[in-house]
Amino acid sequence: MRRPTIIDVAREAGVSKSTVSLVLQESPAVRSQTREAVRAVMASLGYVYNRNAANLRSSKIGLIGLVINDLRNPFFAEFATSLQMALAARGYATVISNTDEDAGLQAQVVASMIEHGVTAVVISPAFGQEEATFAPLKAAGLPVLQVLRKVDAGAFPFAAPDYRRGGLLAAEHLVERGARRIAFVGGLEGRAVTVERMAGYLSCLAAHGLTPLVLPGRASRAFGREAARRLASDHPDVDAAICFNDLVALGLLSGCAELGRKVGPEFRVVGFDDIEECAQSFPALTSVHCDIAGFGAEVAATVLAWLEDGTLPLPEVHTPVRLIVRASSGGVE
Amino acid sequence: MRRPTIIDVAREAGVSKSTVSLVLQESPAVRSQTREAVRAVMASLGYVYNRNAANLRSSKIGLIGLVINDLRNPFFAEFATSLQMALAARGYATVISNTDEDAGLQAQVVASMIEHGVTAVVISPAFGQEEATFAPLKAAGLPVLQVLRKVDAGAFPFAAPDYRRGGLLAAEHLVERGARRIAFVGGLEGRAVTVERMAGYLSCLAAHGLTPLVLPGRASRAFGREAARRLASDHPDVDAAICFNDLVALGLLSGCAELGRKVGPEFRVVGFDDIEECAQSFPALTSVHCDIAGFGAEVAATVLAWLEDGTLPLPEVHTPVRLIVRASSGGVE
DNA sequence: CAACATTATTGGAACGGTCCAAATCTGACA
DNA sequence: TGTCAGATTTGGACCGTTCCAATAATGTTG
Repeated sequence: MRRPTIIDVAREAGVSKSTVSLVLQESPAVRSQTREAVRAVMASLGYVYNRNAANLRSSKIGLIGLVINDLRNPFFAEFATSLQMALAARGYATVISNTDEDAGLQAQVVASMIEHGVTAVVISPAFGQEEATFAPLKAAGLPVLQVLRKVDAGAFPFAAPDYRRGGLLAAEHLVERGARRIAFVGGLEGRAVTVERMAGYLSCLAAHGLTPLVLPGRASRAFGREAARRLASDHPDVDAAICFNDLVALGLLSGCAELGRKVGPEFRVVGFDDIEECAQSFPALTSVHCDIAGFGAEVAATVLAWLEDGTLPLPEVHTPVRLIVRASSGGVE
Repeated sequence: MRRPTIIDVAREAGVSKSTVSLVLQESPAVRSQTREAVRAVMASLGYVYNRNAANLRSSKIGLIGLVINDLRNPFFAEFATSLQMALAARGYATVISNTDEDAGLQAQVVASMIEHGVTAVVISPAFGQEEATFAPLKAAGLPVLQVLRKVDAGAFPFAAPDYRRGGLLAAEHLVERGARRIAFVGGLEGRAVTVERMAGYLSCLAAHGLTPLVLPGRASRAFGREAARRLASDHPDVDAAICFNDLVALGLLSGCAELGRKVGPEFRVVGFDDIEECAQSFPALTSVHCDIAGFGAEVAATVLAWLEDGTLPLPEVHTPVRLIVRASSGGVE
C-alpha cells in the first residue's frame, strides 16, 4: 500500500512525470486541459506531495523552527500560537520545542531542527551556553531571529516589545497616582529582560527622588504570593508594586486576597505583558500591554519577508507597548 | 558554501560513502578505528545529517505531528509541552499546530503534516468535518492517536483522562460535604467531553435524589465570571458548583470575589483539570487532577511503542484521575 | 600455508521529486 | 502548403541518503 508518486500519476494520466511536476508547481506552461486531467488523476489516486523528496533537489521545504524557553507560561504560549498560526496561514509548518530554560537541551533541539532541514529559526533563548546553540545555527547559514530576550547581542537580529518603556510607563502611572514607595517584584537578577524592565522603573524613581526597592525572584505565581507576604511583613510602607510579569502580579493579587489586604488605591499593583487573564482577575490587573499576538504575527511576517523576498530584518526592533489601566492600580480616574 | 555531504566526508576520510553511512547508523560492523577517523572528519567539516535525504529511502524521519484545538488554554499547553519534551528526549521533533477549534484549518494543517512526512500524528481534534481531517490520515496509513476529546469513535485509538469518574468524584465530594443544590457550569452542550464530564455529576445527583442544574457555556474565564453573576441573581439557592474546567472555575472565583460572595463552606466550587494555577489562586481551587503532564508523557510512550516496536495501543484508554481538595470546596476536613 | 569463516568495506541502484535543454506540437501567415 | 515562433511536453541527470549483494581484508585452524 505504497503512497502513489508523481510517476504513478504520470502513467495514469498519460503524460510524463515532468508535466506532473509542472502541474504541482502551478506552472503557467501547462495547458489548462492537461492540468485538469492531471489534477483529476491525483485526486482519484489520493496522491500526496512528498516535500522531503522535493527538498532534496531544491530547498523549499517550508518548515520553520520555533524554540521557546517556557511554553507553559501563557505569555510565551500566546506568542508561539500566534506565530505558528500566522505561518500556517502562509503554508508553513512549524516545529516547536520547549527548552524549560535548559541551555543544553536547547542546543540539542536546535541541532535536531537543523537536521530536519528547517528553513529558518525563531528563538526565545534560554540563558547560558550561547555558543552551543548559536554556532551551529551560524554554521548552517540559516536565517535566525532572536526574540523576546536577547542573550547574544549582535549575533542575530533581535525583536521584542519595548520593555524599558513599559517599565517607565508603569512607574510614571504609579507616581502620578500618588504612590511614593514603589517596589519592583520578581525577575531574576542580572538577566537582560529583568534589567530592561527595571530600567524604566529605576529612572522614573530617580527622577522623582524616590527610593527603589527590588525583590528579585522567579517569574511565577508562587513567587508573587510569597512576595505579598514578604511585603506585608517586611515592608509595610510599600504602597505600590510593579511586577516583572503578570504571573508574579496575579500571584501577588492572590496573596493579598489571602492576607485580606485590599488591592486598589490603598495598594496599587501593576503587571507586565497583559496576558488575557488580566481582564478577568479580581481586581482586574493593570498591566503593560505588549500585544504579544500582534508581535507574533509581526515576527512571522519578518521571517517570511526574509525567506521569500530576501528582506533583511533590522538588527534590533522594539515594538511599542502601552499601559492598560484597570482596577488593581486604582482604576481609570 | 554548500553543506558537506557524506560523500565529502568519505573523500576526506579516505573511505566509501557506504562506510560513512554505517558510521552514522552506529553499525557495529565498522572497525572502531575507522569509526573514529570518520567521526573526526565529520567534526572538522561541520557535517550535518540530512534527514530529508535519508527519509527518501527509508522512512525514519523522526517527526511527529501534534494538532491541538486550543493551545492558549493552559491545560492543552501543558499537554503539548510535556508530550513534545518527552518526544524530544527520545530524539523526535514535533510539528505543532493550533487549530483554534476550526475544523477547516485542522484539515489543512493535517494535510501539510502528511506532506512533510510526519511518522505519526497525535490529535486533540476540533468538532465538525471529521472526514476532511481523518480520511487523509487514514489514507496515509499513519499511526494516529486521538486524545483528550473523541470526535470520531472507532476510527483511531483514543486516550483521555477518565472524565466521567472525575465528574463523579467531584459530585460525591460536594454531596458528602453537605451541598444540596449543585450546578454544573460551562462546557458546550452535546459535545463528547461535556457529556462525559457531566455524566458522573448527573448520576451522582440522581442517586441522591438531587435536582441537577446545568449552565452550559464556553470553557473560558469570561464565562465563569458571567456565571457567577447569573448564579447569584437567578439561582441564589445554589450552594455548590462543578465547573467544566479550571478556567471556568477560576473565572467563577474571580466573579464571586467581585460580587463579594465568599467561596468555601458557604459556596463550594470545584474545577476540572487541576492546572498549575489551582494551587495558587485564592481561595485555592479544589479540582479534578488529571495529571496532564503524566498523561502527555504516557501518550509519548504509546506513540513511540507503536512506532518502534509495533505495539498497537488499546482502542480506548481512560487514565485515572483524583480529586485534589483545597479551600474552594471547604478545604480538608 | 591452504582453506575457510569472519569481519570490514564498497559500488551502485533505489527513493520521489526538480530542473534544464531538447523535442514536439500548434496555429498563423506568406 | 511550407515555415517559423511560441506554446507544451519530455527525457534524464541530480539531490543526499540507505540498503544489499559482492568484494576485500583479516583471523583461525588443521
